[in-house]
Amino acid sequence: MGRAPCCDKANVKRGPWSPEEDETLKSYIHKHGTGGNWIALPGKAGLRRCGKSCRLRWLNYLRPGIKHGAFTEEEDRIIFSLFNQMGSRWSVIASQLHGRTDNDVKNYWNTKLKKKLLAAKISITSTTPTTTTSPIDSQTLLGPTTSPPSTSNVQNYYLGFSTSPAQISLASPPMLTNVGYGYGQTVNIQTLKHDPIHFPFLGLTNMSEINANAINSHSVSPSQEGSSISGSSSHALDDKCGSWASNGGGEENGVLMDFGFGFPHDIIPPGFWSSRES
DNA sequence: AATACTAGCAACCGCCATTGG
DNA sequence: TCCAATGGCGGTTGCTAGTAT
Repeated sequence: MGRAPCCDKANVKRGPWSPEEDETLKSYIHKHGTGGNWIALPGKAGLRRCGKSCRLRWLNYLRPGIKHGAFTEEEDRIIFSLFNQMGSRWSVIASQLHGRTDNDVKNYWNTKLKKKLLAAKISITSTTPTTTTSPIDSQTLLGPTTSPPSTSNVQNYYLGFSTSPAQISLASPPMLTNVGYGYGQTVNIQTLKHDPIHFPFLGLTNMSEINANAINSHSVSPSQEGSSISGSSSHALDDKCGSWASNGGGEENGVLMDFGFGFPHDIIPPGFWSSRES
């Protein structure tokens, strides 16, 4: 026995909303608000729709302030950064993007960003055989992915994320606050944070601030009206370290990231952001 | 011009969380 | 404390427009 359906599916209209239905819903909510009860709303508003459908239509499309159209590069970066931290918590991610809904962000990820990242991964791995495919704990910065480069100049480091500054200081080698930055180069993590081309997720902002905003202020996404943010977001990362596969090619190498969808490492190649479509 | 294929996105589904009696 | 009602969310589906053959 499953739970009772939220509405009588035989007597409600489904499918795309007509302009008339949109207007009916909009004018009702403008006059009366949602009344805190979406299930009862369609009956009061004179709509033959499921309450959930009304809620979805309002929050994702009709509500004032909804932004449609192309995502900006900055929005891309925020999405990548937050996805890397918390996975498919679309409502939390959307809460950081003014005017975007969780549905928007989810669709955008599934149709654009994921594919682009996959394409980039395939491209990079096919030209960098030294790149490892070993598993990674995305919350732990690991050391070299291959045996130490004793005789070779090839170095492959994981990009990972520390869960705390303390963890950074514990791991070695390599020095986790000093990561490979192309052949023969070493830079401090603070430097990477100011390199928006190769490390947009580092330079973006302080991730703990983002999560603090999402959690402490209970900022909500357009589709989260009146909801609370799940405590699981408290896995906010305090800081992050990273490196990329460095085989001496410098600019030809990519950034290894764990985006958590099916394969352990995803690669953002140099120029990824600048080659972004429209 | 017709058909097949693909991408984008709105909407639905079902599960889990929350709330209030 | 229990339970039903409702809200909220992530995953998935299916329609439509655009593109390729």
